[in-house]
Amino acid sequence: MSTRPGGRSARVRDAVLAATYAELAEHGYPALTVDAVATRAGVHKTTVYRRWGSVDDLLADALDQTRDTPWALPDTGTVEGDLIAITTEVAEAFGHLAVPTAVVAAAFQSPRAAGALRDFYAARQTQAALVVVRAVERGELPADVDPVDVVRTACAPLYYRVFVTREPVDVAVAERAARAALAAARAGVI
Amino acid sequence: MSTRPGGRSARVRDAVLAATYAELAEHGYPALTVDAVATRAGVHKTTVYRRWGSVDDLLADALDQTRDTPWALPDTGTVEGDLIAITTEVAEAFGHLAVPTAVVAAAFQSPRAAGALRDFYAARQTQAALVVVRAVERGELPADVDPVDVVRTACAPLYYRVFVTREPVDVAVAERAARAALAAARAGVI
DNA sequence: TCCCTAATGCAACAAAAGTTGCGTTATTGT
DNA sequence: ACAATAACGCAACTTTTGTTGCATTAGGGA
Repeated sequence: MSTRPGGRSARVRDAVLAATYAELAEHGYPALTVDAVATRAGVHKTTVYRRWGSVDDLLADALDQTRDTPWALPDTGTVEGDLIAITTEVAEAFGHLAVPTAVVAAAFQSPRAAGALRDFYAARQTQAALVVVRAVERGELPADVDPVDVVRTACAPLYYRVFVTREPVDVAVAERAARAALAAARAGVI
Repeated sequence: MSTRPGGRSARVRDAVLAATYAELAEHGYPALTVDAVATRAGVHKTTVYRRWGSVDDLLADALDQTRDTPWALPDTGTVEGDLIAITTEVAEAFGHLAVPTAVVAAAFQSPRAAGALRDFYAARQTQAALVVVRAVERGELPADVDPVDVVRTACAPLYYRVFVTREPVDVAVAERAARAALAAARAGVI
């Protein structure tokens, strides 16, 4: 018997990850401490330190968990509609949650979190690229486009604004970013 | 006599900010401590705590300093050349320095650093947008483009790769990003 | 059901981060 | 030149963060 994943261990993990999200939403990433998460989860801090090691590894685990949850790919009938749906969803995620920013911040501090972030976006990008693949099949876009790069180009300005230049994002920005990526794809430079 | 900016104070500030960059380049942001910076600068840690408060405020001050240093705007004769020059410069900055990532990371933790980051990129974007303004004057691009947004669209994919999806960046990526932004501008969607 | 032990709780400890009071140095206005 | 005082150095202290040894609880196979 090397490991023991059922019963209490699973309950503790769920409680701790839920407490992590809750603390994050209430106080933000800078105030996220192992002690606060442990107390909120009704668990001793040594447990968290032993199983995760730090708040950043904690966030990495939380991200792994959400990565494996299903995600609904839009299917509006046109690439433009699909891409706008994706970028709008991204933009709205930043309006409501402090979670995505926290995960990116954690990735700067912990290799574990950085790996989780990379895996997460690799999975999401591959899924989202399907809307471009479908567009090529419908003849909306040239066959030699790079589907992942179209998605990347569409989403990048939103993240750039939020994380780098600290400019606001809204639906208008999301639509413009999607249309810009589409124009580049149609011009054959992506 | 309220403040005393000359002589020793200025020397201490320069020494501490230089030590901050040096520590950053050697050990990276996660290992950046007030104590290490102070020792390296030949200054006591209380001095740093009293004048700056934290490593993040320290980085903010360092960023303010570099923001005010002049920056050479490319002028190759075409928008495409200018934009590629800009994105390539950005891409190369990530290859050599750990500094830009550290500043972004600091902005997550300190409002002071976030403000400095915003001001820094606002200044740089306004400058860089001049290459687009010149292109409009030359008739290379339609008159109703948003110059800042062209620059933003060109640079965004690089930052997105480095910070969010953790994908590598090179000259090829930089050129593609610049050409994609240009295609969007020519199509009139930016 | 019973035993083995992985996983947790607890308390005491160690280390790092940040603060405070006070004496000393050196800039700046007169 | 010289006094006034902003800024710094130093040491002791407080707080926060992370660790370790040991007792206790509970999962899972026999």
